Amino acid sequence: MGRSPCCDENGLKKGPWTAEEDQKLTDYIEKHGHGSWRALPKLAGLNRCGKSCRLRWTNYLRPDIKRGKFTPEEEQTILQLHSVLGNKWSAIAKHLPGRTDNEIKNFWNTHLKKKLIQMGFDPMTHRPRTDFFAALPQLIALANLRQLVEQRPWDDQSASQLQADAVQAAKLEYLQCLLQSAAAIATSPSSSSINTIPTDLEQIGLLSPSRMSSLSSLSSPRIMEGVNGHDLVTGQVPGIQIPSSSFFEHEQAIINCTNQNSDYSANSGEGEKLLLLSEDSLPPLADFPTSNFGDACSTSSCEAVGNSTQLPIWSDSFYDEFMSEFA
DNA sequence: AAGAATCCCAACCGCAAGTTG
DNA sequence: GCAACTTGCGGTTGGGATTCT
Repeated sequence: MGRSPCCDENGLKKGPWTAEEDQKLTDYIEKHGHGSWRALPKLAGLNRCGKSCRLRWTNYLRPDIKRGKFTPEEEQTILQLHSVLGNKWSAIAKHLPGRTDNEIKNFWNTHLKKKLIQMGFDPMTHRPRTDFFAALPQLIALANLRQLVEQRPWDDQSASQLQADAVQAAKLEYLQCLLQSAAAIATSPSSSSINTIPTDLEQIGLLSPSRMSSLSSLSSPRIMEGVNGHDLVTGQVPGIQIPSSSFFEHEQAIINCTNQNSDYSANSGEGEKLLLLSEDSLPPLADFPTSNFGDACSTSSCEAVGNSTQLPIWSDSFYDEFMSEFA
């Protein structure tokens, strides 16, 4: 390992545990309890430091440890709790019987974090990332989400409408970014860069005369306040139908759907609800609709959804149109 | 088939909080 | 009140396993 080992100076063993060591530790703790971890290794006949013994016991040998993959319910719980507690792995682990903080931390770092990032969410805030291109997948998936929720047959007309919605939503997201920048600039008395904003807006076609009327209807007092440097909030834009949603709500919808169509239900007990916090008690994770996982889909839950629901594939021409709007 | 790249997780480290004398 | 010790926590790492080229 990269760091100097804490036990080497005492000639204590470190690294992977052998079956024999595991047996010694388990036997001792089952007979005497762990007592003082510092004293335990000598008493148990182990050439390890107490810290190493404690870690081995709590993360691996404890009889109530649950092994195997995380269930969708557990995944859900972790996401929800993490949005509230942050990286408080031990606190999160208390709500997941049989799971250790180390296991949850690893699962977060190797799966959930990547998943959120790929979906355009900030894994720390659980909110959509504000940089425009990072948010593209979720904007595109907005339409898919609507389709999923409404369970409508997919036809060309609705596809076109949703594509148009997604383009419009993307523009608005970009506009909000610009306005946020403007708000930040406006609060800085030394800056004159705000003059560049109208140019940007014109470039994306949102300040042309024909669009100004729609912009004014879209621009709620909240946004305009933001321009004036007060209380600019990232959120929904009135005037366009963007369903209020969150990562959690979307995940829940997917899991509910999945449970009806797959063998996931076998993993959850009858009426079992691992979530210990009510949804109402939690702050919103995001105010912006989320993706359908799409390419970011890396878990079996996503695969199940993909198998059960035929979602539209965005045509190349859609992307061309979309990108040309900002060229 | 073999080497490279990537994933995954057990285990380590240092720090901070809690406990004890 | 304080220093020494213990425990718990979160971040990080090494290396085996798996996947890709």
